[in-house]
Amino acid sequence: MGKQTTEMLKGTLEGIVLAILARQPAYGYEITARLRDQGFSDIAEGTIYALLVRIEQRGLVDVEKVPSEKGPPRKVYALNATGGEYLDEFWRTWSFLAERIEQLHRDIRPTHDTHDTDEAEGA
Amino acid sequence: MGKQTTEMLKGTLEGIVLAILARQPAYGYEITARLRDQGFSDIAEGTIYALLVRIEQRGLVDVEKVPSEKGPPRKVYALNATGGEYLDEFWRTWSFLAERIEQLHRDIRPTHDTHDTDEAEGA
DNA sequence: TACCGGTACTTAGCAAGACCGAATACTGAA
DNA sequence: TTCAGTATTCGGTCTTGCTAAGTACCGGTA
Repeated sequence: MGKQTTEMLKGTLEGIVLAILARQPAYGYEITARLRDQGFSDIAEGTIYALLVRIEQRGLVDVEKVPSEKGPPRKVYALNATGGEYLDEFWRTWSFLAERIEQLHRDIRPTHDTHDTDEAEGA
Repeated sequence: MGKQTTEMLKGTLEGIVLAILARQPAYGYEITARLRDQGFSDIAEGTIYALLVRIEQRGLVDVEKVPSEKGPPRKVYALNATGGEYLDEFWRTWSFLAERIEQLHRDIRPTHDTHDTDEAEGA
């Protein structure tokens, strides 16, 4: 994908990750891999880690360090109550935006123009 | 709305405006007013004007200056061929993202966890 | 005349979030 | 010893929306 995806992820990626954590706790590397599996083929790893730091600092998740057999310890993130509320608000915001955008998508064909801005057709 | 809306608009507002222009040419003040009517009650005027400058510089729209009876001349923007293609790509990107997010929304309830990351439950 | 409100656009500086690239750290296999 | 895979961190860049202020043009009113 391209630049449009990058920009669109701003504001939605956070909700996506929170939604994943709502299903079950997970750590950064795992989340990145799962996103790639789901088609987000080019989400940068650094992006996810930065996002996790942010949501931790805002108190939306609880963190536990769990030793790994294959490398450095994992930081396992779990959605807490605050995070749950924040996620609910995310869904409300998303629905609001998605509805309006879908409406625009449907309205591709102009009907016949009956809005009430003045019709100054000079020059 | 709050900060979530602001962040979510990044990447989508451009498509929204292009979609409006796809229906019919319009000028900044008018677009702002129309967005407010449609529920985007707190989109800053400056944001729209800045966005219009950007899409003009990228050659997605054609611009015509039209005198107004009530104030300074209007800059009327019309989607051109390049803009049309760009808008198509926007819809593809949007659909991709929206489908995955809706999927997450549906999957709020954990099924039973059958992903293939290793199950190291040590500590 | 002088002022105000509505119309219409511009600009500078800020904040947030995704990107890239590199570094760090731990493990097991070639 | 080196390399690949696992796992996290960090610094700097770019894009984009917001704030806030300013410019400009018009009509109505005191």
